[in-house]
Amino acid sequence: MEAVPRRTTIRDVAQAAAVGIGTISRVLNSSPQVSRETRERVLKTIRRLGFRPNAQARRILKRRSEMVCFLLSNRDFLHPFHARILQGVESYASDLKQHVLFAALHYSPRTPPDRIDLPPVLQEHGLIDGLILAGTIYPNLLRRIQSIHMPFVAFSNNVVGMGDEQQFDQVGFDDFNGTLQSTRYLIAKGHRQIVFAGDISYPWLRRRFEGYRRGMWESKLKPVSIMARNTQSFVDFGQNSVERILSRRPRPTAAVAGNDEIAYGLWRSLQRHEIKVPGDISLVGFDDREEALLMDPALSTVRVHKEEIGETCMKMLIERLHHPRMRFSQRILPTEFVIRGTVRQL
Amino acid sequence: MEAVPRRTTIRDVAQAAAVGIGTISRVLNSSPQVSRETRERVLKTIRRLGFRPNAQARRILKRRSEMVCFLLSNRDFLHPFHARILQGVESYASDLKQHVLFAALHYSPRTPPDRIDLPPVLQEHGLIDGLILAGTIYPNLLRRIQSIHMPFVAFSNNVVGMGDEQQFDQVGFDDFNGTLQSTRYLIAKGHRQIVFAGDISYPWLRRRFEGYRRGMWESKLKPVSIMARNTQSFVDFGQNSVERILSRRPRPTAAVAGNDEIAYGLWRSLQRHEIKVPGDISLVGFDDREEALLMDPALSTVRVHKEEIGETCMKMLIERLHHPRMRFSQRILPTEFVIRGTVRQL
DNA sequence: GAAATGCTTGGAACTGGTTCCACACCCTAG
DNA sequence: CTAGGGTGTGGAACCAGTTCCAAGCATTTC
Repeated sequence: MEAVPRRTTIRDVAQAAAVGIGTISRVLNSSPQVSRETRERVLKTIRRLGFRPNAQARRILKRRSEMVCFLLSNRDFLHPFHARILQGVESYASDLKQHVLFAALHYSPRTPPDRIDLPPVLQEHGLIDGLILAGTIYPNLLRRIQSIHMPFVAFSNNVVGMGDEQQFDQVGFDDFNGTLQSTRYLIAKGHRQIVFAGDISYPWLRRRFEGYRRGMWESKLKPVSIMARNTQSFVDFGQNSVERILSRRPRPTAAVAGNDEIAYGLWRSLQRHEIKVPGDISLVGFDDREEALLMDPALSTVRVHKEEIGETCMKMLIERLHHPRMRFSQRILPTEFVIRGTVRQL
Repeated sequence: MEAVPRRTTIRDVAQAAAVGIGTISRVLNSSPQVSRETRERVLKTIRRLGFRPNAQARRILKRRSEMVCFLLSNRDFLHPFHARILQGVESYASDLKQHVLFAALHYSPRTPPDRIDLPPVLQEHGLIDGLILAGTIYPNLLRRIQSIHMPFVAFSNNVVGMGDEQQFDQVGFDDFNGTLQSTRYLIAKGHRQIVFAGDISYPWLRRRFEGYRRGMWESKLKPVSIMARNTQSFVDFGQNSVERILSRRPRPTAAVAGNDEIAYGLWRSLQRHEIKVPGDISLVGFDDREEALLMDPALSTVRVHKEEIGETCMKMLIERLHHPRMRFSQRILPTEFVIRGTVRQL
């Protein structure tokens, strides 16, 4: 690359302002140890020379890069859900004058920890202070990150296969209470034949199913899980679940979808069958994604505060950096049921 | 913050391997000036001590941070469209061992350049080598960026109010030919009464309208632009355009939507009116967003290669960094019409 | 056998900040 | 008038790398 011209340094400023380099540094770091006159003279010189301190040099001495990495793993695409988490991270970070690096990673759940090919950000040293893990997270990745002693916080809802171990910081939202709440709502609206549609081999959908089951159990109703086979996507899953739902006797009056995409699939397929939502069947979703507002009428669903998840991850990571020996913590953020147009009073 | 323990440095390695520090540096930078035996001895020592060079220190000397910033401006939310561009940037960057910082910025189009409050990333010096601008970009922001002499590449489709000046590097896609192609397709399918739905006060929708107009003109057909008033969103716009479309005599047999969201709004509202797509009216969109596949049948639309835009931005930025004095360049990437289910042969 | 050449290697000097110690200066107390 | 304390300031030393020059040694050329 072509050489970059030499820039104004702290020594140039010191000479121009006829003070020592230490004084410049003190002014830059707003140390109280500088007299008002000197400070003003230095500030004027800084402005005159258009001096901006070199960020890298400070970082060596501070032993802090003031950067964190948002690592999205095993997602072919940065979905709006994760994009919003990223935005939460960024917004909190920029208030703290911290910077956010974005990186993506693909690995197989079966790759042993030391064989996982980390992205360039993690191969260098001193580049980032910590890591926020999002996307689908398998134990091997966590082990790998731990092995390089990089502080991290994980978005916990998509952690797969970790049992109940609590060997790392995590932030998530409440799958269980989300569906518990929406199921109770349906029951309060007079529904009795309520099914759950979702592939419960995903741990997070499993937790949502458990919330639904608890809600049904509280009112002594029988839980029913609908499981479509051979589906490509969640929308597909919803679509293919409709036949199974309609063939049940007595016919269900409401469905709790594992997420909004499944709900969307259900809605689209019900439309084809000329079954009205919520006239003939009521529907609730989960996540409050874009799809919820695209439906007609708009979907009643469980809202997850995605930006807040991001902010909380960032906050927790900063705390971890301040207190490396602190006990691991876990935050479960509450969800909120939003009433829109897809549930009918029976 | 708690002090970070001192790490292994290049001098520790030099001592352990009984060589000079220069040799370690040469090994790290795979200089050919090192004998095979020495290189192997050093590499072994590096592995034994678990040494990883400090990235910051190198950056001071290299006068390059190997980082670029993806700056999203004036978007309340990182939409999938921009998210995909970001992913393209990241994927190309990580191949080149470059890192990508994510930052967001909000400013009013009327804020004078020197009053725009830049995000922390841009306030520091030497933190990033260059910038990729995405989101809605007004001239004042460009001037501001130019004033701090930060190399940048802009995603040009959402640049507003710059006339035809070409005072910066830009990458975009072909709005004009996209609609030209889709309009021709509709005409080839036998359609004659074709309307365009979109708010042409947005420059990019204006360009799409011009493409449509050219297509109509080629076949000596009369272009008609449908413009809904007082709408909150593009979906809304589409929805509110339906009445206007249906009241035209003769009744249009096809509509070219300014983008997929408008197309979605049209579709949803047509459904309410019990008008079949494509049976009664054909529909084409633009962008190939998520909405296109959520429609039933799936929308025939103009695909934009979002990852490719990101990759091209990154590629162009790297070139700019290598050749600061190079003439500004502009790349317009082609679009692709994808046939799905919303156009009927007349 | 001497001179020239090429390949390795060591380490001082450097990058652009921060930190810390020594010292000058002023004011107050004894 | 001197001792003591606080404040403000200069700059050497430092951080962890890279660069470059000088020098050592082996080999080749005349």
